[in-house]
Parts: sequence; C-alpha cells; structure tokens
Amino acid sequence: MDPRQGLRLLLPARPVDRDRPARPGQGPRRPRGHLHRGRRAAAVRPHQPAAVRRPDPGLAHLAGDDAAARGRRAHGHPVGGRSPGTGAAGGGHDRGPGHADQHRRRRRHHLDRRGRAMTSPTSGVRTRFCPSPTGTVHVGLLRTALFNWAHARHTGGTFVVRIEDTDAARDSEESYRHLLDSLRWLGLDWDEGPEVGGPHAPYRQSQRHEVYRDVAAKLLAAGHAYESFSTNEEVEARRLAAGQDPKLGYDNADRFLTDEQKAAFRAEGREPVLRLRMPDEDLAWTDLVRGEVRFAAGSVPDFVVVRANGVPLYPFVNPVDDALMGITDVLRGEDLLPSTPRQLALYAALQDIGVASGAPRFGHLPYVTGEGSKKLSKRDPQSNVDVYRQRGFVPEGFANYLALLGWAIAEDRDVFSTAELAEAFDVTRVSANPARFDLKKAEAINATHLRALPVGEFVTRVVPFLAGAGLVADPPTPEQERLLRAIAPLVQERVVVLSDAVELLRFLFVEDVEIDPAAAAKQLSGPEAAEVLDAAAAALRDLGDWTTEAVEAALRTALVDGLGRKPRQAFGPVRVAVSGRTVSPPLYESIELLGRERTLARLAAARAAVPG
RNA sequence: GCCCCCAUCGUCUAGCGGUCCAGGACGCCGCCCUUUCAAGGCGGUAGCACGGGUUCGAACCCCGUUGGGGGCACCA
Repeated sequence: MDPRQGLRLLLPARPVDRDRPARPGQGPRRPRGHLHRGRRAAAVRPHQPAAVRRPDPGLAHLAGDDAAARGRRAHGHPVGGRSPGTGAAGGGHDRGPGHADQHRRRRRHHLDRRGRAMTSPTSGVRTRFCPSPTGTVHVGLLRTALFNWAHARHTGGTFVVRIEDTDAARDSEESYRHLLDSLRWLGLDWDEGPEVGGPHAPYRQSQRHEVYRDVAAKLLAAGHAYESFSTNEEVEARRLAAGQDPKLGYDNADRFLTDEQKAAFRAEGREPVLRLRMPDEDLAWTDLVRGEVRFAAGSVPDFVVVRANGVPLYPFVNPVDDALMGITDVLRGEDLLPSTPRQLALYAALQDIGVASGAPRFGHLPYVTGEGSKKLSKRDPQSNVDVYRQRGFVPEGFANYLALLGWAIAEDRDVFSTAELAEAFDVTRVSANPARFDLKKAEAINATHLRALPVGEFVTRVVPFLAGAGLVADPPTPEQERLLRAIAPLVQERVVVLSDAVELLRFLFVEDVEIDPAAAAKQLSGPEAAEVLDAAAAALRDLGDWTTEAVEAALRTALVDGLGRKPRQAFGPVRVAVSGRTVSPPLYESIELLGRERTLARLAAARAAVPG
C-alpha cells in the first residue's frame, strides 16, 4: 500500500523547491473578494478530507466525515477524476446558499476514523513546511511555518517539515541548523521531519535523489510526459512566425513527435527535456483562503519536468514529495499561486500512475510587506527574524504578532498564546490581503507578553541579555539573582523587548555610573541641582532604616519640605546622579537596591560634576 | 504584453444583505494617575477606492473602472 516505497529508484536530481513564504508587497485592486470569501467558507472547510481522494492507498487523508460536503466540494477540486489532465474543469457550479450557512459555523470536523497507515493522530490532515536552507530566515517564511503548524495542530493533523536542500551552491548546513533552531524558538514542533524522522524519511531532498527518476519514467511511459527537443530560440521563432507574442512561452510543438523525428533530433546530438502534457480543460481549485481560482485551458504551456541532463525541476519534485508524503493541505506563499495549475495537472498524472491519491487542498497566504508598498525582501533587514530575536522579542509575542498578519482570533482581541492560536486557527478565515509588517504593533504585542511573564521567568529570559552586556554572570551570582528578582517587576512593565532592560538596569550592576551628558545637562546644570544633591546626601547619609519607604520619606522631607522643591525638580537630579539617566526604574526602590554606599558615592560624584 | 491575486481608519483587521451614521488593536492627540519613563484608566482623531447594476434594503452579491501586487525559466 505504499506506492512510495516502490519509487525509490534512481534519478539524479537536485532540484527542489521551497515554498517561499509570502513576501512583501502589494496593494489593493479590484472588487470582489468578498464573495470569494463567502464562497470559500462554504465550500472549503479545513478539516475536510482533501477533496476527492480516490483510491488512496497509503495516503491517509481523505476519509473525511462529511461525504456530502466532500462530494460537493469535489467539483471545485482539482484532480477529481482520473483523467490525467483535468483540474476541475467546469467546477464551480456547486454550492448553494444553503450550504454556506450550513458550513459557516466553525466547527472542527476531525476526520478521525482513518487511522491506518498514517501517523497522524486524530485527523488525516497533513501539512508541511518545506524551506530551502539558504541565508536568513524571513518573517514571511516563519509565518508560513506558523500557519501550517497551527492548521495541523488545530485539526489534530500532522505537521511535516521537509528541507529542500538541493541547491548546493546556496544551501548550507549552517542555515539548515539555523532554520530548525528558529522554528523551535518560535515554539513550533514537527511530527515528521529532520531530526525527528518519520515514515516518509528522508526529509531532506538532498537525500531523496533516487526517488524522482522512477516517477519521471512512469510519467513518460504513461504518456503524461513527453520528450521535447525544441530550443527556446526555435519556440520563439515559431511564435513570431505565427504572429504571436513570444512571451506566451512554449508552444507544445513536440507533443506528437514520431519516433523518426525524435531519432533525427538525437542524431543531431540533441538531448530532450521531459515536459508534462497539460490538460485541455480549465484548471481550477477552491483555494482555502481565496475561494475559487481558475486558469483557462491552454493558458499554461506544457512545462519542463526533467532537464535534458536528467535533473528534475522544482515544479516536479515538490509535488512529488508532497504526494509521497501524503500532504493533504498546502499552505504557501501567494507567489506560488500561478504555478498551482501546473501542480494540479501533475497531480492528476501522478494519480493516474498510482503515485498520488488526489491533489491536496491549497491555501495561498498573502504577502507580508514592508514599509510603503515595497515587498519585504530577504535583503531587507526588517525581514530577518534574527534581528527580532536578538532585540529580545519573546517567542510568544513574536508568534502572536506573526499570526496577526492575515488572521484574527476574534473581533475584539489580538493578544493570545501560541496554544490559543492552535486552538482557534482556521485557515479559511485567513485574509487574502497582503499585510504590512508593523514594527510598532509587533512591539506592543511583545510588550504585553513580556509583562505577562511570571517574574522568575522574566528574569530567566533577561539574564542572557544582561550577561551579554557584561552586567551579570550567567548564571547570575546569588546576590545578582537577589537584585534581579527585586527589580524585575519594576522593569518588566517598562520594556518592550528584553534588550531594553540592559540600559534600564545597568546602574544597578556597576560600581560607578557613567552619567549621560544629555541627562546631566538637563538635571545637573545649576546651583539648584547642587543644593538638591547636597540635601539628598545629607538626608540619606545617616538614614537608619535603608528601605524604600524610609528613603522616600527622607528625601521628601529634605527636598520637598526642606527645600520647597516640587517633586519633579527635587527628584530629577537625584535620579540622574543615581542612575545616570533621566529614565530609570522607580527611584526609591532603585536607591534601596543600590545600597547606601554606592548611592552616597554617586550623589557625591554628581555633585562634583555640577558646574559652578 | 499575457495570466492571476488583492481593495474597510495611517497600519493590521472585524464585518458574510437590514442589528454599521461600520467594531477592535497598534499608532497618533488630549486628560487622569504620577518622583522620571512606563504601565493603567478615560476620551478623541481617522475608513467602507470609484461607477454601474441586483435588491424593499449593499461595506457585504454581480459587472466594470481605477489603483496595488505577483507570475510568466532546462531557478527554486
């Protein structure tokens, strides 16, 4: 029952894919989206088994619980029949209003009952995240991973990670590790994939080279693929000769070459590429996030599946692996949407030769854009997940914000945990609009999560940042630990990212503070300041009870009552003297924790620095 | 050029024919609290791109326009 086992044959290979995450950019355009949404909601319910899956041996998807819905949806689905080509031609006419209502409420139909061969626990849903380990991890990529993970978790399905490392020139072991590390940091775990294994191993395409050749051979033998000898120049010349735009691409001219013709080409020394024969019907599918999407018959030319040198290409390898791994739901970046008709055609062919049991459902996620309407390119520093991590975004907060890029948990709420995301996530409710990455909002969400952390946890997370700045040991000494526990609650609500704590706490972990020039100019410039510092020092020098309360009382008495200063004028100089900055944790507490010795020393140092 | 996607406050969104003179959040602006900064509380600013339909009724359905974006490789 596992057709895939049979496929492991030879095949050079190296291609592969990577579903690009949604990237940046774009804007608005024509009306109509709304209906799609309604339609989509009615037609596509996430957890349903993939539409139509026919014979399916090993792939456990399908089986759903709602046969009726399935049949209904089948129309809109690709690869319904066995006719090799065909997407769901003609689909579209289904779903009446009634169905809509009926399917509208979100419930989760876990299609359990399947069980067999699958590893997936409670439902047949199998999602995958298949990045290429090149360079940095893009926020859009991580968002794609998050949604795939959430969809799998929400439906009780299986989340698969597959590494598409077939580009030796760009891939690196370092990025591979970094990628996995980033996923784990975000809090995503996978059921099958690298370092975890699984029934469909290996999960790194660089180790799956042999798998593709057999599939290509079968496709050729079954007539779904054919040898094509045309060069690009020849194709262009033919199009021009026919008065057509050369940009239309390949003209399917080699579809019916005779053996003699092929032999003649070979005699010339030409080696053919393998092209997939596209069906003559429209290719359409009901996108999980966009509703029906349709490409007219003939608008997509036969595409190359295997190069002349035997190397299979991404558009071929990616779907093949998805089929072999039983992927039922493909959530990927919007940029891959135009290639979906080709995948649908390929799936139909794969199904015909027994490699696939039906096409998966597709959900094309909107782009994540940067400032302006420009796309958030991998080159844009803002797209690099590492910078957020390094600044001290906490995974809970970052995941929360990422989820907000195209999805909403409720009308009046936007702060939630990753677990709550999994609990409530519904792909069909993902917006089709591109979403701009708003740093301010990301920070606000992060700050909220930071404040919600238990104090001890906050300390644990902030230590690496303080240690990195050389302020505390890692782990902290008992005394440092004591200070941190005491001051943490006060800084926790004053930071947006963990690294903010460094400057806020520096004064507490150094012997002498370096006074910020600007702060000094503002608070330590005149005779009033000198007067305040002297009075403060006098009041604290012999203070009996060195507690926050006692410190406050002493300073108020001396400065406010004694000197008649307004609180603002009274405490400003003291704050700068003690912390070196105009912004600091609450003064009295800070002084208590700093201790009498250092406090008095700083007051004296600041006094000496006051000009005049 | 061809194909496809998208279109509600500055930003992310809710909205699935009437309950919307459109709700939330971030941002921004006030006020309160206050030893700074935050946090918190209160209040405010700001939006259905346009034009036709359909309908008793449209932000929601249809068509078009305009405006964004993406894809058109023997790259992934």
